[in-house]
Amino acid sequence: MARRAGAGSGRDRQNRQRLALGRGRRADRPPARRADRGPGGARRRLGGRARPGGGPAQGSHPRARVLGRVRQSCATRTARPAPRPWVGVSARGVAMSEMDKRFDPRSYEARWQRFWAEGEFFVCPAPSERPPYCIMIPPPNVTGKLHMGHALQSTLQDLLTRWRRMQGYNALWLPGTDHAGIATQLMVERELAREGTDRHALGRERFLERMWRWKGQYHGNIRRQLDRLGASCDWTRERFTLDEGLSRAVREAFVRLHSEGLIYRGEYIVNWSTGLDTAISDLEVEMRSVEDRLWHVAYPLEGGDERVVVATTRPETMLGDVAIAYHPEDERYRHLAGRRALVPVAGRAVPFVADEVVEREFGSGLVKVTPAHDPADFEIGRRHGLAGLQVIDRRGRMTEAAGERFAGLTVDEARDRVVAELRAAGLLVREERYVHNVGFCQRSGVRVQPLVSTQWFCDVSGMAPRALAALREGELELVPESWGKTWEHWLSGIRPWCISRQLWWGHQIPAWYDEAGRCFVALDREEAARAAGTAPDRLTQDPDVLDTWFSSALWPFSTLGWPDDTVDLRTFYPTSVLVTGFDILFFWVARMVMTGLHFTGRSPFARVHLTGLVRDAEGQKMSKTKGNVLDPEELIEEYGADAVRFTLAQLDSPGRDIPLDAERMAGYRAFGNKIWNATRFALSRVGEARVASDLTLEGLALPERWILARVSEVAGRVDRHFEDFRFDLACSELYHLFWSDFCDWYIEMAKPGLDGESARPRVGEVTLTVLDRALRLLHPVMPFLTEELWQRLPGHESVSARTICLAPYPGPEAGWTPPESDAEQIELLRRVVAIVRNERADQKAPPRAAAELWIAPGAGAEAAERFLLSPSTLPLLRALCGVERIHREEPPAGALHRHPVSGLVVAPVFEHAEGGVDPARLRAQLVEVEEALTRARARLENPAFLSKAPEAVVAGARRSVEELAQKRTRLAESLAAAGAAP
RNA sequence: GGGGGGUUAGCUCAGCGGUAGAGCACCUGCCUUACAAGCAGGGGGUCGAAGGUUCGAAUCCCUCACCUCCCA
Repeated sequence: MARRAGAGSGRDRQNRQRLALGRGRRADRPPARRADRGPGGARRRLGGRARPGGGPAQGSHPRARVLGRVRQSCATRTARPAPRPWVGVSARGVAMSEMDKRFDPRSYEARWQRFWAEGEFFVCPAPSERPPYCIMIPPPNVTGKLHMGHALQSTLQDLLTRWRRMQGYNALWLPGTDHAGIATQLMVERELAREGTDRHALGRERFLERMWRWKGQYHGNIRRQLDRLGASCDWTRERFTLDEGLSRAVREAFVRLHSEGLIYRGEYIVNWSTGLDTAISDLEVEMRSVEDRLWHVAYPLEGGDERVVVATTRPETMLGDVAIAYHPEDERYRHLAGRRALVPVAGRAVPFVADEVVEREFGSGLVKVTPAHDPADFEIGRRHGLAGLQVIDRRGRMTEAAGERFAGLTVDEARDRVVAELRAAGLLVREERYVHNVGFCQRSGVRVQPLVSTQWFCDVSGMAPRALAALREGELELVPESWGKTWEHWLSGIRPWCISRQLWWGHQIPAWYDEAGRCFVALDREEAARAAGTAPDRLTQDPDVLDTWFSSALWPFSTLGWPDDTVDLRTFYPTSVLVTGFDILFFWVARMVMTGLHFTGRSPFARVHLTGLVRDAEGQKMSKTKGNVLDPEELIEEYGADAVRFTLAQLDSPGRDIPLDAERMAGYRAFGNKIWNATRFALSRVGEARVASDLTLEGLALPERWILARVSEVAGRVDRHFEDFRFDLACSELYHLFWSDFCDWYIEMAKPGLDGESARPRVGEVTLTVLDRALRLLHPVMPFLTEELWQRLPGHESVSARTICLAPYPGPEAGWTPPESDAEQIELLRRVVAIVRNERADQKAPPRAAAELWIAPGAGAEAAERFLLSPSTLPLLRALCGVERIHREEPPAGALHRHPVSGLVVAPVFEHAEGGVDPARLRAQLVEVEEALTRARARLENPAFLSKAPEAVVAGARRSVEELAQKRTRLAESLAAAGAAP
């Protein structure tokens, strides 16, 4: 199984690599390290723009100013000692004050965002020597507000961009917004309604002015929110779906598709939203299970007193019936061919037709045919040449054609009246409860009304196979992979896309009509006029606009200047990665891939990371009506952007939704606090040491070798996890590295070295170097905190001249591979420390009480003994668990509990120990050990295990039996010493 | 009706053939001059159910149950 899984992921990686080579981009390996990582090709001149205020910080951002003042007053209130030597002014003129004991993200986040913007670190040159990396933002609704889903996706996009940028890529994250036709128009219409008017009263032109004004008002929100999140977008390339360039792309695409016969206009049945007063696409219809009634209605036959029964959930559509259909092989009804039925209430005679779509098992096996108001009936009507009869209008009211009694009634009213009349006429055979699926307009929530109308359609059936092939052949990769099946399924059964909308806010369809009603599709009115052979002002443009998704579908290339062959397009297209929610896989991703392949011949992106849905702590979908919506900005305000980012990245695991609990953010804010304090400690203790750029393990002591090896190891793992979009695992690695390895173990071990208690070389240098690397590793996830701290590390300039954003991303360090004995020694040290700490608690010795450690030699344990008794080990044990002396002899009688460790016997004795070990506890442990021993022995007694299991596993089993046996002996001894029977 | 995902410690989730982990929560002791947003220690799980494959299954296969999403 391992082989299979391994082979799978290996193959994926190979595919990617092959692809990368084929295209000369998206290489898996970072490019050769820039020599100095100083200002490279990307670096823009920042000029010696002197900042008289001494800091990029508290610029014009109002919050920054306020916080600045608050902080200042705090500082003056608390009397501080004279600045330490390391306090100074960094290269960038950022005044570095001594670190505040209080960790407060608000004190620096806005400052760094500003610094980055002013430094233009995220502006990408094109062309560039460096390999391109590009992510297009899924453009949020321009007048909307970022929700948690945006925060999640933006975090991941930023994380990837920062990571690749640090690896030396020309990493572009292109920001922008979407005009979001319906959503935005609705908001303005609502505003108009409050003013007692509507768009029709205003007229198209003035209405659009209002729309643009509204857009202008809200546009800054998205920018501000992304800034606060730490987004490293290239704002010089920001795009809006309705701006001139993108509009041109839309017209171009439309005209081309039309000329290829893939866009056409026609009268078809569409999903009509009476709530929005426009047609909507199949995707915008949400199916819901609804309990309705099923009415069985008798239709008398013409000429005679026979009658047939037809079941329907929508009796009001009877008024538009034009036929009754039966299955051609249905023996029950074959004889009806050529006869006619009288539609009750309407009184019209309609023919019988035979059609294969009729389900014989449903109801009586007969269906009424209403081509104007049912998609299936529409098809039947076309097959049998039956003209539809429209009895419901665009507002959801009955038309004149429905008859005088019904005209003007709503659908519901008409239904009631039809049912009443049927009942009165004795034609209602039966009425029953009926649960079925009904389409609702996703946006307005009203029941979709199928209507026949003239709309524009895009035939994507020819593009779909290429999109399918792109995935199959690896040009496109979906992550998690499992979405591939959904992709296949949807694209295999794809239907024409209704692209016209009866709205005003959007790209008006580039089609003009002359006075004779002839249609001319062209890039502009002049061209249309030339084609029509008439004057431009005699043409009328189609009043409808295009589905918003039509322009979104072009986003990956229209934003780069398509249809022109621009430098940007050549540099950044196809893009590298798309990060978006699985919910718009069809709405957007599939359409981008189809249009991308169609117009550029390339998949618009190589990989798509599909995120789950952000839910609340209880796993409920966030919704305004439920009131469980969390606002990213408020969370940033409370916990800091880095904690929000870390939380979201940590929770993003493949194929899962994200239950977001604000408490969790508090936990990751604490993580920030931990890093803050660790850095504060390091800075106060490292003396004159500086970050080393060329550190090797040579001449270093065990703890230093160990932590550097850990950093190197984690760097390798994090890199792989980012590559695989496993942000959750990457975050865990980083969390563990900082908190457990660096803070809990290394810093404690470094203390004696820093204090000169132990003659260890270069401890300060290693501490700073580890911090430098670890902060760089963490930077893509927590950009603000890492910049704030990294800038304070003495010697950081040797790594990157201006900012951590452009410092190289650490990878595994070949020179940081320690001798194999290191791992054993560290393990031994940790076990002894654990024993001493456990005993301290068990024996109720005071936390600070000195401990003496007895180590009894054992056969074959010479190496372990040498290590534990070496002069460099005592300071470590003292720092980690308060051991003051080590004796190389059998433990004294006072040692309550003797522990087997690597062939030695170890026993700590404490000053002022109050209690012995609880015999009950020892007994419980003994039972546990004995059970484990029995299990382990049974395993070894199984000949099949011995012959078939790998050697290493068998050896491991043997070792564990030995250890358990020793443990049992010692426990028994301890019990005896405690005066208790086992 | 078809398909996807899920079911592991109180909660949220990793692990996906070698005998169970993390974070948070909980309990105990500590304000030990980096951090009480902290430190140290501890308790807690027959890995949804039943079969099968295997020396060995939380992990692979089959069946079932429940939860969720998508499509019809």
